Amino acid sequence: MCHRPSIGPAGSVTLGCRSAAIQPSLFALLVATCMGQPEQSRDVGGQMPPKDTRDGEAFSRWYVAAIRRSEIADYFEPVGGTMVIRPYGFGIWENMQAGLDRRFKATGHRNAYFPLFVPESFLRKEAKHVEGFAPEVAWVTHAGGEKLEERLAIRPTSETIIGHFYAKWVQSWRDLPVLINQWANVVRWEKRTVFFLRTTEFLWQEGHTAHRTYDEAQEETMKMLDVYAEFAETELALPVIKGPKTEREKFPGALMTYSIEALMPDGKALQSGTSHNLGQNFARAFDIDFLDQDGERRHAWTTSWGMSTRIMGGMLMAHGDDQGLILPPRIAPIQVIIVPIPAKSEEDQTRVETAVAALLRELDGGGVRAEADRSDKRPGWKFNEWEMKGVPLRIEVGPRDLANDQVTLVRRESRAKEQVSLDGAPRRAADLLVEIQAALLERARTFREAHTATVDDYEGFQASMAERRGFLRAYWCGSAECEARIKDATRATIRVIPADAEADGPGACVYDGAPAERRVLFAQAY
RNA sequence: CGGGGAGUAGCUCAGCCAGGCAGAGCACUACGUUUGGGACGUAGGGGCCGGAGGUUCGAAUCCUCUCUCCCCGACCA
Repeated sequence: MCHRPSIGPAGSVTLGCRSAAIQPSLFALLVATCMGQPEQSRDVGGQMPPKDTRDGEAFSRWYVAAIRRSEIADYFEPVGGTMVIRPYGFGIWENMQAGLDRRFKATGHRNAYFPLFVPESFLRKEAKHVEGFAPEVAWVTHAGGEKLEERLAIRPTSETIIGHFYAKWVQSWRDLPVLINQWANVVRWEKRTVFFLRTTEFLWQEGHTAHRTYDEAQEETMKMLDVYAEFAETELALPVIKGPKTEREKFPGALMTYSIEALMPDGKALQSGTSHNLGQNFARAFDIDFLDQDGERRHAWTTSWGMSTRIMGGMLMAHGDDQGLILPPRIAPIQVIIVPIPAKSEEDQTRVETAVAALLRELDGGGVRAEADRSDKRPGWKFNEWEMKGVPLRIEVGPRDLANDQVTLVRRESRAKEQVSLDGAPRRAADLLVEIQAALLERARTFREAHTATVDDYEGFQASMAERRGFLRAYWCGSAECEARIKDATRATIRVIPADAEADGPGACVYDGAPAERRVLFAQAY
């Protein structure tokens, strides 16, 4: 439970190249001014628009401003729907990568890297797969000054190219399982994009495994789903609900898709990680077969699972407030920001500087990522700035504090202040980071519970979805038609079929009253 | 891709209706005074008015096309 950071291996990332084709659509602008404070219409540089989660447009303004002003990311307007992740934002991603990578290694996986370009013939080998991705694939049609004989897809995902290699690598049951993960970028040409949540190019990891039996593949699928859920809650303080997807919502080419779903402050659900049991679909398409112990040649069972920069956006949305971002300590690039308060006398000034240096040294020694802001801005400006950037804990070191051998600690998420002895500050800071992490998770959980309702009648369903949105637990008979009609009428889709729904026992479908085995989780989705 | 809105300094915007020197606040640079919740003074720097055509003696302003962003849909591992 130690929150000690371990800066792990940052995944390798290559740049995508764009070719051709379809018109994109796009992205955003405007940072905000001061709204909601008519009295002080004075535009203080860098003030955030309030986080109004009821109005989609206002919420979007907050989100875009929070990301741009905090220097997490910026648009790359020449290519619609693409973005640059700036150092502060990439620092978050690196910490996320480290947390995930550690978990992948602990479950026996190794990293590798596969090519960016996928020949069209590869995509075509699995019918549902190509059908599912066709509209969003970007193609390279020319290279080296010539038209290519076969156009190349910029990978939207790597099942096919990896299947090609697994077919070569797997000969015997002794070669199984194959447990490989890749950190990469992928491109999916989206019609409508949102910072992190849906961008044309994004960063992710995709795990691809091959197994001897269905059971083994299924076990792997569920294991990684659990890893995702645990990661989201432990590292990102983002509570999630996990479960299988319906036929309609599953990955093209998969036997079964499972996902973790988080609830955003505006009441919409965010699919934050997926794990697929691909059955033998890709093994058949790519001839991944092996000679089993009994001398029979059999197709392998494969899985794939991915988590992307999307969940980073979800994490940013979930925790921020009117002041800006609030980063969970475990993934915050800067966990503690020290703000020195200038003193009038040279003697006191030296004392301040000495104390700041000592604090930095001790925090660093204790594994806490700390920085001091020694710029010549005024302290008040720094307080606001670092709060906006979401640094979980601030330590103020000024002459008044030091006169009592104390410093002031301020929590970002509650803004609670406390005086602590100079000697005890590093230890207290470390403890507070753990508390803040827990408080953020608790707060997000409370929000989710408050926005999860159980409904049995369709009128209630519609009213609830129109007014509060959020998660709705309701019975569903299993028919794709009911699923589609509910979506048409309320925009809500079935996010997952949660495991805990078993407890409610059978009931009647919320739409047509037909017998239903269990409840499912509905929500409008990003 | 359909409907609606918007692109003018790094940011937020005014100017456009009614064509005539490109503006404000914040941010930025220098110096000074300041510094415990976004300081102040003085002096400065910064623009192909998203892009391309057109109309006009003259276009940020009028017309056409196009690109990008935001919202609502459609679509979407």
